[in-house]
Amino acid sequence: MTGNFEYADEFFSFLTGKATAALARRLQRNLKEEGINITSEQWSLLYYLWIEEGRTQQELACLTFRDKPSVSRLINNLEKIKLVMRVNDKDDKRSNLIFLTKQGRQLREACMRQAKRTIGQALEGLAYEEMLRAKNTLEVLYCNLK
Amino acid sequence: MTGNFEYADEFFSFLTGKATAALARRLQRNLKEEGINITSEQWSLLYYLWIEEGRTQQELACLTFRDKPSVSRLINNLEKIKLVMRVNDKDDKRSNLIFLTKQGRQLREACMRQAKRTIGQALEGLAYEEMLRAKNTLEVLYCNLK
DNA sequence: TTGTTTTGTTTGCGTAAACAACTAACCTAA
DNA sequence: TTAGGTTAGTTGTTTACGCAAACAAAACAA
Repeated sequence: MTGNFEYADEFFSFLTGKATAALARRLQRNLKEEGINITSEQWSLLYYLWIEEGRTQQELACLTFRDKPSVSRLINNLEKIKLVMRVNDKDDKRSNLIFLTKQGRQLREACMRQAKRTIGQALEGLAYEEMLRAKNTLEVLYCNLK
Repeated sequence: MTGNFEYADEFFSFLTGKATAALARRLQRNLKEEGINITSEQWSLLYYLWIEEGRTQQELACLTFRDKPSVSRLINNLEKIKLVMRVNDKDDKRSNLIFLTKQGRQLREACMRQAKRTIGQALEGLAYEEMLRAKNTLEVLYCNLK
């Protein structure tokens, strides 16, 4: 009973998140090939800013499933490399609105291209439906635990 | 073309690894409830030592999909809390064989119990087959990228 | 044997994560 | 209008990751 752990294999597979990690690494590598040195985490934040700027850190935290400290520090680093900037909200002085710099905006095209390329590499030989199924399963798993 | 990014949703879902992260957090929390303060990463290393001791760091790295420095440091921390110990291999002085301490061995039961519990919580409402499918899809994704 | 490559591990550096504790600004209700 | 709670963000601490470089011990080859 205690020794035999029936789901071990599957559990481990999900727990290690090796697929996720590999995907993130590949994205980062692909970006680097284009001369863009940002992390996959930074990419995920920029992604939502490319859709719409002027979001609060809180909003970005929700969108990317990170906690506030993580977002705060990600933005520190993105500010350091001059891709985004904080603008204090006049209406609510507690919050910062995050805007892209010109450089940040210019990165969009190339980053999207590399994201698509990464997807292409990741999903080779996988039916779209199969991927959707997996995504939904993971969604359930997440909802069970959050 | 560049603006519309058809797979964005799924890409994001895989990229963030939110399911994985939630699973790891829950495992850690469940362990903590039992008074066991180890990280999910430490758990994953111990898991393979509970199956068989005396493995090299290299072996552990392969099994857990980590790089060698990561394993080296995980073991540093596990040594610090006295759950494992390094024993220099007499036959090949380059390698360390990793053994559990008595305390490390004693943790097994409780940790397994909590791992099972965590799985139960994660997979609620999911058919076994559904989970297997997802696992296999992730496997393909991983193989495409590694 | 010596010289070269491979292998197992460690160190350094930068990034990111969680959790807890904190400040500042806002909101509400007595 | 002030006390109490909420919300947005930051800071501190510990853990972990990847990559690159270093190192020593083995294995191999001339």
